[in-house]
Amino acid sequence: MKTKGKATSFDIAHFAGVSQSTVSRALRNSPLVNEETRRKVWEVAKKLNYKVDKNASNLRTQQSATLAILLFEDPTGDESQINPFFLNMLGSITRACAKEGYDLLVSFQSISQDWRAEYEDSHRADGIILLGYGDYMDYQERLQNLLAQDTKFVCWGAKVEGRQDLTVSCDNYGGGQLAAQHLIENGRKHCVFIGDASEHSPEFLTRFKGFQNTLEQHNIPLGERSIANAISTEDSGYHATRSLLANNVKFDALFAASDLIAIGAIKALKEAGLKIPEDVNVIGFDNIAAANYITPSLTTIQQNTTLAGQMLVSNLLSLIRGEQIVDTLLPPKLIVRQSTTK
Amino acid sequence: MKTKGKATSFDIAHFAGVSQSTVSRALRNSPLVNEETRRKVWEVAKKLNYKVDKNASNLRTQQSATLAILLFEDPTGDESQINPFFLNMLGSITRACAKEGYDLLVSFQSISQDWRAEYEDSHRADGIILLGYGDYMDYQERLQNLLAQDTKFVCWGAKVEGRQDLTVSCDNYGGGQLAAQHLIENGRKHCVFIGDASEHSPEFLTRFKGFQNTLEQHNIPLGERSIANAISTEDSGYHATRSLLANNVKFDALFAASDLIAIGAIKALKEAGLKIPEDVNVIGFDNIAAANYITPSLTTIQQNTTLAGQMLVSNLLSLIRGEQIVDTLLPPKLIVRQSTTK
DNA sequence: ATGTACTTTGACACCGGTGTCATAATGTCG
DNA sequence: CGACATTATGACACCGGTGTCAAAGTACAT
Repeated sequence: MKTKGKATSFDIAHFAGVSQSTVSRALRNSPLVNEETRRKVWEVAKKLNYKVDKNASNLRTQQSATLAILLFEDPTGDESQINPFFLNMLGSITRACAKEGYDLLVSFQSISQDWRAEYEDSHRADGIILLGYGDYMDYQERLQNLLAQDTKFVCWGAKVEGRQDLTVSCDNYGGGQLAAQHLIENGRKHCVFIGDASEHSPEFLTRFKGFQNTLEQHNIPLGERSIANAISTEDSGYHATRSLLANNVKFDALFAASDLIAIGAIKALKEAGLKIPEDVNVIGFDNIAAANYITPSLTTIQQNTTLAGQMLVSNLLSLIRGEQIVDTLLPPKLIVRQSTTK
Repeated sequence: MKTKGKATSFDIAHFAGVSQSTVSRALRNSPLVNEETRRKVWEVAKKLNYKVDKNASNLRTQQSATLAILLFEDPTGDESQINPFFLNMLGSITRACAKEGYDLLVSFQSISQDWRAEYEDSHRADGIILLGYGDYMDYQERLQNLLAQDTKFVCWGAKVEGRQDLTVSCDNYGGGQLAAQHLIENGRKHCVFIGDASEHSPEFLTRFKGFQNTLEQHNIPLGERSIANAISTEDSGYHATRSLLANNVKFDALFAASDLIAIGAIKALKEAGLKIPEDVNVIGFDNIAAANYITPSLTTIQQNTTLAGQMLVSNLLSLIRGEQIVDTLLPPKLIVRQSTTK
């Protein structure tokens, strides 16, 4: 045996004086093996520092006790950093997987490359979690492909009408409502929205609709000029806000589709000499760490990433077990900070 | 064939009218197969949506094109969040792996559980990246175990004297020097250090030594009472700073072993009515996102996580290929912000 | 025509486990 | 004591690829 590679179940069989079959059974604590034999086998296995070869095991059993996560590159093209919100999600999914006894295979996906279910198809994972904003490129088509292949997967993000995939997401509509209600309670009359209110960003769009509809119910319509386009970066939020100001749009409240956008907006507002929250109330979305550190600290709609990670994992596991599951909507929560109060 | 499970190479062989061996060769673009045959095979494979079964492939070739990362739980026991610095590292390692064509298997390790190289032993990964502060528990012993088994792995973090493992780390000593020099240039005379300056946190200790030695060279000794113990959380930094203040230690400069600690310290200083940077200069370490958002923004020693991730991955791959490699020290960089300037 | 080299292919063992089936050993009951 | 159930074990096929080897087919030189 020596240092000649890793020990196999045959090595153990040899030393324990039993057959390889028995070793396999003993190590998996099958009730079919005699107590004394089991002890003996375990003892030898421990001595030889034996570990089951997962490749062989998975090959035979056709399952892997592994989940894969496909993390889509933000459309920003920014090489350096992953969006902090998704990084948090990655962290919580990692934890949730560990808790369930599953391993996690992480793949970072460039938009360009062909990601068609490499993992599940190649038997490396029992299911896939898709994580990424939006609906760019041939995302739709690709999802259809996964469905057609009966691949087990769940998506994070907004439910898109007509799509058959299972999703877990924050109640974005409700989050938009919360934001609107809070601003209304603060007596604000002229609101603006910053973010992408188009079907290219279903989540942002849903937040926007909840926001807009609630305002309208209180007779505070949101004019066309009160919507500025932005993707989820600080930079984009900054520039969008500047263009609003440059266009002389008057407002006393700003709802950003994400915290990063809000942070950029705050920077622009400050530069323009506007006081927050006195002149302008600002609300973000996500509750990333920075929201708490920025000055003024940012009122925001929290998405519970810990819970989200758990739900993604547990829903996917249910799906793999063949159980009937439905889309999950997580409750958003208003976190009030200085940007909307004194 | 139908929907009866995934297609195998035999299915393709059948439809392409060649042997399974030839299919295998053709799909891997072996020069041994005829051009026309190759085209035919690829065509059929595409039609059947065939993907190589990685388990079978790995089993046979005894390699996996996968790296594993063991992420050690912070000793805080805080269930909710992963230390943002490590989360960034996770992100950059994910990217680096993708760039090299490797997959990444992520494992979150509780301190308690037995993590002995589960991955590499079980043939799921070709090598392991160990990520986590410190030197707690039987970490040492476990590393020895990995070495004894000829497991390929690299560690993030300080080189510990006498340990034979390969490391990639920031030049923590140099970072400490940078911090000291900056404070000296600012004319500060009474410095304190917050963090764990013991061998339990080799990285913190090294930062401390670089800091301390540099101060001493400029005749600014650091008394015993000027060192407060803290682990890398905001809370811990807050309380450590409060106890310094409570003990009436006088200082005009504070060097924290990490940004989280620094953020906690700033909170404590502000509460005590001290002005930053006028009364106290504050420097952190890491340059996490929050450092830029806090008020005053935090001067800090940046660790280049992008580069760190790349180096960890490329060093590990070199090691796997059997190349001779050495420990890597990454240059730290002083990022000057408001906490040390007006 | 014969020998040699080269190209292309198929048969087959193999990687290291798991699950099925047959068999041996032991126990139980009428 | 024979029939039958129960327990414990080994032999063996199998998962889906990869690598080796032999052999068939073709080209070219002698």
